[in-house]
Amino acid sequence: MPAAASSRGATSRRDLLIDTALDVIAEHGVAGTTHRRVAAAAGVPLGSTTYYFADLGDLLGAAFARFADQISERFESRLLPARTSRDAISAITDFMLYDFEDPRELALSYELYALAIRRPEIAGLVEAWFARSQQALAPFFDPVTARLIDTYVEGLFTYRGLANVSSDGPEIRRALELLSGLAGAE
Amino acid sequence: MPAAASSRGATSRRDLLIDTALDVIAEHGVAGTTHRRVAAAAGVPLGSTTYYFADLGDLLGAAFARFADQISERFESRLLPARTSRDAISAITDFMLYDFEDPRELALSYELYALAIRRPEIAGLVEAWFARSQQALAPFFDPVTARLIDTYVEGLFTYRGLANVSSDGPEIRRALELLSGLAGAE
Amino acid sequence: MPAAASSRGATSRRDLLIDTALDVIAEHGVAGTTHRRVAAAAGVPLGSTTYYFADLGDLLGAAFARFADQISERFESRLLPARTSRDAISAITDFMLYDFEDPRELALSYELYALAIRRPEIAGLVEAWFARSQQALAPFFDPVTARLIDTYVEGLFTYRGLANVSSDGPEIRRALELLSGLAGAE
Amino acid sequence: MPAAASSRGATSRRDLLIDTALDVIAEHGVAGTTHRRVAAAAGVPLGSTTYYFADLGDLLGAAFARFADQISERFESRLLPARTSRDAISAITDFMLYDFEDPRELALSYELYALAIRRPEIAGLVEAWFARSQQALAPFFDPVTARLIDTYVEGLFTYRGLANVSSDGPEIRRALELLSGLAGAE
DNA sequence: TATGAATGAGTGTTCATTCAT
DNA sequence: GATGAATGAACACTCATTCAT
Repeated sequence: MPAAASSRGATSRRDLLIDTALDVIAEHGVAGTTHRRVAAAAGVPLGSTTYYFADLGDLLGAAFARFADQISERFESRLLPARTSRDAISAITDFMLYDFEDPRELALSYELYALAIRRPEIAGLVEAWFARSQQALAPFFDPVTARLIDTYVEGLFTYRGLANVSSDGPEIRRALELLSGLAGAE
Repeated sequence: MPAAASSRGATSRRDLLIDTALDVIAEHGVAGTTHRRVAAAAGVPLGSTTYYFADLGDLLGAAFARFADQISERFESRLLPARTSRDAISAITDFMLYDFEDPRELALSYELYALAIRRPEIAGLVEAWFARSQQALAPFFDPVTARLIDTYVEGLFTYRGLANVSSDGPEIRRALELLSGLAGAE
Repeated sequence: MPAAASSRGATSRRDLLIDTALDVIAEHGVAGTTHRRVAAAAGVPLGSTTYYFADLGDLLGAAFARFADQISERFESRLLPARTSRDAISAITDFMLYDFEDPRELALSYELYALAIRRPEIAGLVEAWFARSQQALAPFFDPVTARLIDTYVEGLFTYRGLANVSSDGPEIRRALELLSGLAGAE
Repeated sequence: MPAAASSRGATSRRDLLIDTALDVIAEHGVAGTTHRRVAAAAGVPLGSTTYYFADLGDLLGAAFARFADQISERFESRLLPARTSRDAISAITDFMLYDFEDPRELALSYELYALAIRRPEIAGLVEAWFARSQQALAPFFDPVTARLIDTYVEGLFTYRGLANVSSDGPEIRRALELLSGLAGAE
């Protein structure tokens, strides 16, 4: 029986619920994410949501875990072909320009951060995400520089989404070069 | 006029409600902020909350406006005595180390950001806050550098709160020097 | 505006809810007593039930407290005019025959007893009820005899309700005389 | 046949479920007795509970039937060796002191009584239990005295469990002697 | 001006029961 | 025979908001 898969290709009903939960969180916020809304958006009975997830927190956790995973994978994919620090800077710039500019994902990130403050298990998710970023940068930069870069990237993300100010490719690249000490070598 | 002022010195009942709302948001999140909780925490009748604020969104808006204002003022105060770019960098470093390290304010910031995504009037608040930061940096840095610095500051704030990684004074100062092109002059 | 008072003359809405709760408990048991059923039976909005009582346990507690009070008062009224031990025995016999034979009250008693086992505050209610009975018997019997009598009365109540066996006036009177040592004096 | 017998020696899974149901009723009340709880406590799949019993009422009925049977058997065992009325009084006293003092069984009794009021098939169970007690007393006492005694025993049970008052052996024996007319013969 | 009373909508969650396997 | 999956109905409870006073 072919599953009534979601637009992002969920295969099982549990998967479908997770993907749908992310949609609902992006649209209504964590505060507006209810069993009923997720069930309705997924087109499944209300009972399903509590059948597959012990409680709403569980569903949120599963959803944000998937979200963090998706972003991390994208970041790692960008960096994979890089050989030099300069390659890495290009990869990060492209990541910011093309891989993480969806308003939906901005919304999800801030919901995730806000939730992390009050929920230790969610905080763990974020920590792991950040650690994974550090690891992806490790082949190209020393730890302190990697952290500097990731910090800037994080701030850029916030800035872009909330300050109504956009940085273009050259500006991002220049900032990364400055932080990594590669600015003067051009 | 009964001076039942709050710990942070609210003078009117309206003020008291705003301050208390920030406490409640920090502790329970926007999602957990209800008329009842704010009224109880402030020690005022439930009816007060709807008497002074048209609805809950109004109260949240007023609370976050005050929050953004407080942070901005603190940032500006730090920069006020600065005369040179180096002074400014020291001031920003101190701001990060001493003026913005309360977990309560981390919580409030992310609640604010998350809310801004779905509420235009709240988004305006955040935009204004960021613009005000830019303005405070204007006497010391060109616009692009000011943005770079503020972006890093923003990212640092996130990183510190959520990545379980702390940067010390020298690291922050070094990052700011790199971004402002003052690194080599030491 | 005259209150839509219940058949038993509740004056306030809170009173009405308590009386109605007793009706619902008698008909559906504690297990079948829900906010919805009580609200519907009382003809008040669902929200009222949680407005007047913090939770369902509160409502049950208030209802059973009133019930215990009503029975106690009836018992005391019967004993009030008694002057001698023989008078008291007649009064108790009449109480059993005429004042405590409503199946509704049988139901309420067993629901109360069952609940008392798991809810300390309800257990306190039952204890107080029993103590009040002892006190009412004190002018006529020594403490041990009073307890003997009350024990028999309690058992009689159970027996009558559940064993499908009824004791008539003479049998009840005879039992009480035996227990109080007045049997041979006739 | 896997002998995953319970602590009380259930042999079949059906038996195990009945015994476990009694545990669950004693702990959570009839109201808190659910398929899930019984299945979990018995360590069997949820589906088992509906496989062996048509519905929850069926399970409750089977459980209470077993309970009533167990108590009756204990009562009869105590009376079996008795030859005289005095022997019987000693036996009943011992029954009350040693065979029916478990709070678990107090809980079960009142749950049973409360349920009997609304469920005729459960009421039949209680009636049969009481009739069996009468029959056990028949060799020693005339019917009216037997009922007097059983009534007192029933009341004593309630009193002990709920009035926070305990009667010792001599007091129980004395009450039984008074009711059976053997008091003066000492 | 200020507030207690009130309520309808909605929440997370539980659960008896059905049914395909 | 036995059971995991599934679901619709119901539950206790919360709350933003209205309104009479």
